[in-house]
Amino acid sequence: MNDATLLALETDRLMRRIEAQLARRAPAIDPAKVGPLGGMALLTLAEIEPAPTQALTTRMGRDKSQMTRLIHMLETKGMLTRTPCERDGRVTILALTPAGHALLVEIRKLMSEVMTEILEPLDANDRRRLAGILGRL
Amino acid sequence: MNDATLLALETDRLMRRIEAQLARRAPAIDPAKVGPLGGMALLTLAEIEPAPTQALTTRMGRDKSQMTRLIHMLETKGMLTRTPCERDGRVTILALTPAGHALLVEIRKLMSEVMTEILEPLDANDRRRLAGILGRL
DNA sequence: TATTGTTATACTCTATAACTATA
DNA sequence: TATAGTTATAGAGTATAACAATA
Repeated sequence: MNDATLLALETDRLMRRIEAQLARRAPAIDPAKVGPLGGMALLTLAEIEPAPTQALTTRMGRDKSQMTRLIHMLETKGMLTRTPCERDGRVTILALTPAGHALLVEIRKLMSEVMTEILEPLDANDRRRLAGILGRL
Repeated sequence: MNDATLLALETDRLMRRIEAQLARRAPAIDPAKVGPLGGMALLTLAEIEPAPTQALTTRMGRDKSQMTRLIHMLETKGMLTRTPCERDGRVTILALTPAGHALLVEIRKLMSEVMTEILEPLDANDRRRLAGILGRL
């Protein structure tokens, strides 16, 4: 087993654990059923809003056709707004609604709980290092 | 944005990059079309074989019904064998075939290339630290 | 009663290509 | 020609529950 392969497997396992925990506990805070990917999209949009669809797509590393449907779902559920860009007719600008922000508060709380649980084996130094390393990637 | 949430988002982004790179380059080495999850299963099984289905399922953090189908697919394609356990009639023991091992050589090579590319921004120290931290999780 | 593994089913996520409208 | 976004569609991955066989 080479190191690079092991690293990929371990990253996958970590992500699976995060996803499984979130899936198990999300229903309690997600009556609108935006789903895990919807939650990720709201979190990511919060970092950059207001922003064109394309910026959110790139930042999430997902496919643009997938994002179209995801964004329409979030719009239908009142979590974000789509506004045509004045300067470029091809572009749609996304922004969170108050309902989107309210849901984000709950999502962040849940994320924080889940991550605290998963990162429990690490001391403060390791957590800082992990954050630093992921930030550089 | 709290730290725990950021960490989860960054882990997701990292995993997405790994998956996208693998998906893009896998067809060249995967004529049998075991797919990314199939590849992960072979890599994981290689760590513990021979092993009962249940052990592989736990280690991959996936659902057991999902694993049944995945394992049958890999068996059909000649990558692993399913043998009834002599001591416990409920258990099936999984082992890689020569074809499975041969494919693994290619998968590891590809994984190594992809991870080398993705981990490029990190120096040797960071890589060692990241491996250590993930190992502890 | 509990566990291993299977089947069925519904749902979510992903990838591809063809399309429009603007630039 | 190129880019932003949409639509259609097929395929891959996930979650749940009900089930048979064995312990």
